[in-house]
Amino acid sequence: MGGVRTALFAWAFAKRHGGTFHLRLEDTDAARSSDASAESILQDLAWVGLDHTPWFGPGAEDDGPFAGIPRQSERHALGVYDPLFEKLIAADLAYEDDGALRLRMGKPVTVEDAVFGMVSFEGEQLEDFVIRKGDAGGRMPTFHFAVVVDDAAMGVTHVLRGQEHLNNTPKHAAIYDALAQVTGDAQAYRRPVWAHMPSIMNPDGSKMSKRDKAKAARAMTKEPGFDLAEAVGRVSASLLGGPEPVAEREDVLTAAGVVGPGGGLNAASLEAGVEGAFARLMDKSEDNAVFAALALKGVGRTAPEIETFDFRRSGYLPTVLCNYLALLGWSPGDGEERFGGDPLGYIAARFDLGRIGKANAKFDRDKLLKFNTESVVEMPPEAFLRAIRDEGFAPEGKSVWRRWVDADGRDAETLWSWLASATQERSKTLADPFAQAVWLSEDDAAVAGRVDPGSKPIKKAMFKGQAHGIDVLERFHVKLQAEVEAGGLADWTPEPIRAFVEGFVEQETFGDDAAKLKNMGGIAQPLRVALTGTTVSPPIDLTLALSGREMTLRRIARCVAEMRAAAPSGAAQGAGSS
RNA sequence: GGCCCCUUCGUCUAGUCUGGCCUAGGACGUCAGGUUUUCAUCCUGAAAACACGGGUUCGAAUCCCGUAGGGGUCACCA
Repeated sequence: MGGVRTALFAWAFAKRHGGTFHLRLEDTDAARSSDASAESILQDLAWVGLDHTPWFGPGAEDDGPFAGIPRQSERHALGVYDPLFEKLIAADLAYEDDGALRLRMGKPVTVEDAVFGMVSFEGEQLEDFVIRKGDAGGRMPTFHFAVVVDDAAMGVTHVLRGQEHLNNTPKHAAIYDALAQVTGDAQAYRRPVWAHMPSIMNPDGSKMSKRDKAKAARAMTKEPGFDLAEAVGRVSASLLGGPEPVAEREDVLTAAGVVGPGGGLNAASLEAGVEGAFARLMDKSEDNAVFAALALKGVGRTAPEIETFDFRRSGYLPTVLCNYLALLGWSPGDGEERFGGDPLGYIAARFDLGRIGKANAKFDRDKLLKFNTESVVEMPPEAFLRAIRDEGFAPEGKSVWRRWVDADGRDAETLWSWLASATQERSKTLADPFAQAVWLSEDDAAVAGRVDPGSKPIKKAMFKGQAHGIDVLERFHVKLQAEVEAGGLADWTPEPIRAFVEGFVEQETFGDDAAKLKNMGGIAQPLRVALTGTTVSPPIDLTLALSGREMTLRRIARCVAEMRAAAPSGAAQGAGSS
């Protein structure tokens, strides 16, 4: 999140001032660098909508995913840095030490920061530091050196970065000054404007990081009722039996250390692998966020959203994320918090270094979720429909939902539009519709199995009040069956369904005094229980329409039968009064 | 521990540079009502902060000093 925010601010600053926003691969540590992680960062930036200006100098590729993005390892291979090292040595500004090259420090340095103002560092605190690694590091420049050289080469005038770099700044300033002296080009090596962003923290004040996923998984293993063997079984089963083909997930599984390279996914080796991964999870020095997320998901928990992709998969809108993130450590100063339909444009029109705050900010998920809810509800219905239909937020994968859509030979577009209109106004995220309509993807037994006749909401819906829900439901079943057999409701769509239900409420009477149902709830709640196994679902006409005629009749009949059999003793007395 | 930085409602913040328009405003959350066939939404209202202690000043959230608390950093990582 911190990285996205920094990128957003840098992008916005460049836009505001007619500058350009560049990307660069800082891969001077070969062991920690991979194209895969670089590509995922690129994907994140593309998703939030931050475009960059390509730079085609030395070390940048002409095409491919990294076109116009210089790569420091490549620039090193091209010999970009070596002459500068030589000049520094010749001027005795740097010296070799154990194969590494160190820059001479010792003088106090004062740097100017656009956020923090003038910051001074004592000379004694500034040790000679490595600017070129030894043989083990491939005689690569260190990050500090490459950053300065490349920023100068790319004409970078403003550097926006995380606060953790504030203490690096005197080093970078010293490199600028030394290079200016040694090349005689004070213009090229003029110190840029630095602006350090405050950090983004967890609610508990710790720094928000990928580690939090492993932390959450570890916390789970320490809960009182946690059973390792059971968890291993469930996680393994979910990995093996998930809706996606195994092959598609093998990269992830291998990365998680669940299976070794080339080791297939048979149940036995998988369980051993999962158990081993759990054991490694307990070692805090390992940071296996991927396995942690898989483990949590496998036992039915949700891993905390930490990285950009987590928020994307959870159904957050990129515009909302940008809007919220911009408020962490910055404010537009005009009292606005919601930046309208084009937050990026809004920020780009107003962003200003002077309005960046100095204090760390805690990441408030509630506020983000509220913002997201507002924006999801306000989406044009077609956009919402497209998003849930095409982007695969369905938690079980899309295959289950495809099966539902294809059932009964109904028109898929109509069903998706019903699902969209049934769920949009009560969705907080783009993943929510699937959670709200999960009963559509389940079989009858699963829905029936969820009903606990002894639970409070079920008792209230089925066995309480003037007319007991179970009786109302049974009558409804009879009437609906008759209607269907008489050729009614051939058009199984929300409008006629609604008319039928309203007619039922209007005409039917219950009990000895032939009382009418007080309101829709008298039939709507029992229907919800029958169809969804819960007392919560979209409006009743849409709930029935989505279910389809057959499913509706089938589940009502099953529910009536099972509830009669399982009626709680305390409530059963009144049930026979009709 | 050394050095660097920070400190306004539970949280994000406006206000601080350019002392008085601040009996400190907004948002999220919380609580209490209301609308709604369920849920969610929505509406109304309430509680809630200038870390502490000294100064300067007619006057300080705003300027100065100190204290406390928090964060960062001290790698041939970035």
